[in-house]
Amino acid sequence: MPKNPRDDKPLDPIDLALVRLLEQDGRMSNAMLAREVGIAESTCLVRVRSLRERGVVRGIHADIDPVAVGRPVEAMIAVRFGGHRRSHFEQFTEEVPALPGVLGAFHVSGAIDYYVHVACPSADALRDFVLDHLTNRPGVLHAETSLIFESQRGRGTMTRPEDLLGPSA
Amino acid sequence: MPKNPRDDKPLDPIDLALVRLLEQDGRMSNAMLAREVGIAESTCLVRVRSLRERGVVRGIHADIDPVAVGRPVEAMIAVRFGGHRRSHFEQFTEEVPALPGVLGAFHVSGAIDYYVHVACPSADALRDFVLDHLTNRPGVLHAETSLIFESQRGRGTMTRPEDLLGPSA
DNA sequence: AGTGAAATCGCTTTAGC
DNA sequence: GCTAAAGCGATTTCACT
Repeated sequence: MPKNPRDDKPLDPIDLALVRLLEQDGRMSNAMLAREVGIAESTCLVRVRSLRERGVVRGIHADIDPVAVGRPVEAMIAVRFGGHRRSHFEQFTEEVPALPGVLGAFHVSGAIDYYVHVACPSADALRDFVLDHLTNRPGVLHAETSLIFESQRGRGTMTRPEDLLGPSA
Repeated sequence: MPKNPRDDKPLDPIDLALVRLLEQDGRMSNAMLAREVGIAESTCLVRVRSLRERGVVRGIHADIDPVAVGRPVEAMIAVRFGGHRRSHFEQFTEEVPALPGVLGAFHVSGAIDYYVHVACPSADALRDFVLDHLTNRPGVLHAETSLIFESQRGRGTMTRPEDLLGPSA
């Protein structure tokens, strides 16, 4: 996907500032971003485009209240696999994140193999989701569902404090 | 926060279409949104503003690649509480989501009380995070860390298939 | 690489219907 | 809620440092 071979050159403090701003408000205009970080708008345009092309910014998405769109029942489902046939797992990781209501999907180490974060229209729909899409799937040993009482996005930043001002120079 | 008493009136198919578009591309312009859903730009502006005011759209945020910003170690941490002193728990749910690197935090039912999704600069930093911010906290009994091999955002939509076209009429 | 200014483009917003 | 139009602000290009 990345076209530029130098995809891995590290982000400078201005890039990180842009990341932080877009994390907080993904609709901030190029002009305002430029003002905030203290560079020209033209430069800012190039930098933001580059951040997207390099995959630093993977996307900009609205955060939707599940309750408002008829999915008041949120759950975290811990899935255990058996056999670990690679093809089963690959199919799983391909299909599950694309199901409606799925907010996140995590392949993890340890006693649990996979977590699915989902929002459903009802408890019945949640049960059906687990049975139809998780339990009833080759390779799945067990799925344990935890209802989510409260779900919070991270409010902090992904940028590291130690990167914010010139570390070495 | 919501100013309008009729905050709860259900979303019509056009609102849901707007939600779906902004889920996919949070930077889509008002003009393009209007075109896509087939309403006037002025109307679209009012609707989108209303979706934000009603809290249907909670925010629009850049999705950042943790690796690119120096946080290559992702983990899901399962926390168990003891005593369940309300004040401890409230402090926890207030502070943890604001810590740097925290992507999500979930208060759940069942054997586990809380899940924290975090991205850290290193395994050492992850250990420190768990010890400093989770284990070493009043009320926390246990924290079990699962490394995340692969993390995926939901690629589907939060809108419900049954809402997309007139359900009753 | 980054800048600043200019020109184009398109968006937001306000009327009136 | 729509149309139309105006005004404004944005993005983008380009010559230059």
